[in-house]
Amino acid sequence: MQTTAQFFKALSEEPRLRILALLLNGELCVCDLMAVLQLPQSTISRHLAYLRNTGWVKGRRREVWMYYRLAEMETPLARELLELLNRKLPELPEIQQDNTKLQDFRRTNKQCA
Amino acid sequence: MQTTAQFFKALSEEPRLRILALLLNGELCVCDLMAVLQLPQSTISRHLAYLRNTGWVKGRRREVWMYYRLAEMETPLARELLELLNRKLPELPEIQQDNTKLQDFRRTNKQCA
DNA sequence: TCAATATATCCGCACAGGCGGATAAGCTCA
DNA sequence: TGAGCTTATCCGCCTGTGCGGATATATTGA
Repeated sequence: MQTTAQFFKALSEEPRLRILALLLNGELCVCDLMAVLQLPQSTISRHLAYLRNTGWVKGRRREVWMYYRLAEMETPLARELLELLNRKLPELPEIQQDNTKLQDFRRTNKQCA
Repeated sequence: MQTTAQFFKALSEEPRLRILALLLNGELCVCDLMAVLQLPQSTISRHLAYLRNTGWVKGRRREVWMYYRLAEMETPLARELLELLNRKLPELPEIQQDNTKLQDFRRTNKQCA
């Protein structure tokens, strides 16, 4: 219950929703997210920490980079919620723009910064 | 997007989740909610105002009482989210307790206070 | 070991919104 | 109209958390 509310709180900020939507495309590193969202690194990392603490994402280090991906959800409600986001978020115009930006970035920059 | 985040924010506080879950049982007045949730009237009304402003519930006056019910959701995402809550919230123990309390209250008190 | 890079955390500041008691407003009936 | 309910809003207080620049940490390669 408390957990359920906490879970929704993670979705209640626009930058976090956009991050989740981007991660629906697969694993990304912090600098990918910076490039697409055009937000300062500290802001991105802070939101990622929030998403990590609430169980939405998992990170793993590979060399210098931290790669983040969506976590395997623990409760049925969480799983269905994620599945819902997976179907619906990509329909939102802002998310579509972010996804386009991501493709562009990926095509031109194989490496960060 | 902004709207979507706002929408989730409404679900990010435990009292509001509990209110929504109770309204899944149908229209209720403020004093029903007070009786079940055991929260001061100002707290209940404040959360109801929040839910009203974010489009989750609608209220109508009948005599002295304000009856609140779930609103008809406007976007497909919102509709599916509500449908998800409808299926999953009643499985949470705290929500089951609230529902039981509601049945008891309804059986013993036909009228408020 | 030192420089460079990527990321996490710290900091101070600002604001939204939680809380619940007190008060105002709306409605009904005698 | 005024008493009695019910509900909404106001108030002061307080915590959580947003922000982004500055700093610390971790990793790699020279």
